[in-house]
Amino acid sequence: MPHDRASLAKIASDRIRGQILDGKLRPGERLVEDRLSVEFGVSRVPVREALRLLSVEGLVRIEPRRGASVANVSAETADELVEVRTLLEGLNARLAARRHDPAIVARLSDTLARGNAAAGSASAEELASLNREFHSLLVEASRNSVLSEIMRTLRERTALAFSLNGKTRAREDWKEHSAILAAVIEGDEEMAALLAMRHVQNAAAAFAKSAAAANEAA
Amino acid sequence: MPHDRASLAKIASDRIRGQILDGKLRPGERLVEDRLSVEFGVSRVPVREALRLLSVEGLVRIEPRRGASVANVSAETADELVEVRTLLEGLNARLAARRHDPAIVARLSDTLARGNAAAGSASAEELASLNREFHSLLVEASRNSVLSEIMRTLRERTALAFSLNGKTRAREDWKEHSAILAAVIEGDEEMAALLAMRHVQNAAAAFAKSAAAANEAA
DNA sequence: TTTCGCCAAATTGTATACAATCAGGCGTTC
DNA sequence: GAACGCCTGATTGTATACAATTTGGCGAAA
Repeated sequence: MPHDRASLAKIASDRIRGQILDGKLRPGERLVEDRLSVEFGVSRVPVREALRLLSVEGLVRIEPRRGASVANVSAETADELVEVRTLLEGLNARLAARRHDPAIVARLSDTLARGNAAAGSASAEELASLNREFHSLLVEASRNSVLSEIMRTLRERTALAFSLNGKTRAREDWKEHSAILAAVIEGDEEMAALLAMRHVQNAAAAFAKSAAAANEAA
Repeated sequence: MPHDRASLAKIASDRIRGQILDGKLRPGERLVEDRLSVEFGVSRVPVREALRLLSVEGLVRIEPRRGASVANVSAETADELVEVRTLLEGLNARLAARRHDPAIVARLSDTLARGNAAAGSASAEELASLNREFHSLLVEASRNSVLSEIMRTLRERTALAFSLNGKTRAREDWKEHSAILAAVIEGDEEMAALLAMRHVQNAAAAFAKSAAAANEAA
């Protein structure tokens, strides 16, 4: 029996979170403790703790005596998420520009290059991963751990809300990423904040448009 | 055995949260599961879940294999909290002014009146309670549940960070509350946002000043 | 046929029991 | 006398067992 250092609860929550964000678990799907505990080869207690954690993060909904299910983000909540995220992405970019830490900027540039290269050809999963990486680094760049933690959960929740998203908008995404990073490097706080806020708004608008089109078709 | 409707975990987390915010449990103090389970008359499982929840909220710190303790908010984290909270209180006040829902405004006015009345005489605990009430209602007034939830935890964490606060600044607080509410009632979004942001900044500055004075004295 | 109520299966909520790990004290050695 | 290491008590991490509640279906009555 190898000494796994991470607690089973953390392992379970990471796996469930991953499956939700990858779309393997769909919104509304029930998360039965017993089934999950068998799947992960652990008892129900760590699974329960994992579900409780994800519930606070907003990815899972728990109803008393009814159990857990993948959160179904309503359109209203999605709007609220975008509203708050817009503001916080702005603050984050502003702070990142203020710091413009060379080490993180270098990593951002690297991710940006790979993102640009992938924008045309790569799979949706690959693109999503690079997208996550860029935004994670950008969050790190602000050096505000309180902000980071909040934004991480907000980003996950918006990803879930927009998960039925089909088209990727990859080119525009990475063009905007590039502009944001340029402003961060220059230390142009106002520009960085503005571009970051627009980035969120543009992505939300694109989703709304494609969702409307999908509704039209159906 | 009466049918308590709320889960024991929720009861436990509410009680612990209350004790932390009331200052009965001091930062750094250990939260031993067994002791708490005896105190609440439940088993360790609900207590564990409660501690995990509070950990995500930021009031409790959990170290693997070491256990839980009341979070000790560092000065850096406090600064970060204020930075984020300032922005979000601004957004919240802006939204509240946009809605200016008569029902909530009425409740805010009521609380304001009681706060003003109490500002001179009431106990610190009473004032803290009224303060919480006012801010809770203000958060409700924005009608953005995502924002509400984030702000609730941020407010709790700042309260914990500033808990060793001695002097209350009650008069200024309620003068500022009054101005914010007036702007909300008028639907003056810009003014409401500006005043709410200043309110956070002023409170933080007052704390910093009194903390510095306390250090001086020691 | 429809509706109401009861029953059983499934699932969660809670308690208890056991295993793993950590902190601190005591003795031993240099 | 000091430093190191072992050992023991305390505490957390995990598993299992039991109680309570919900859901859906089946049958009986209108």
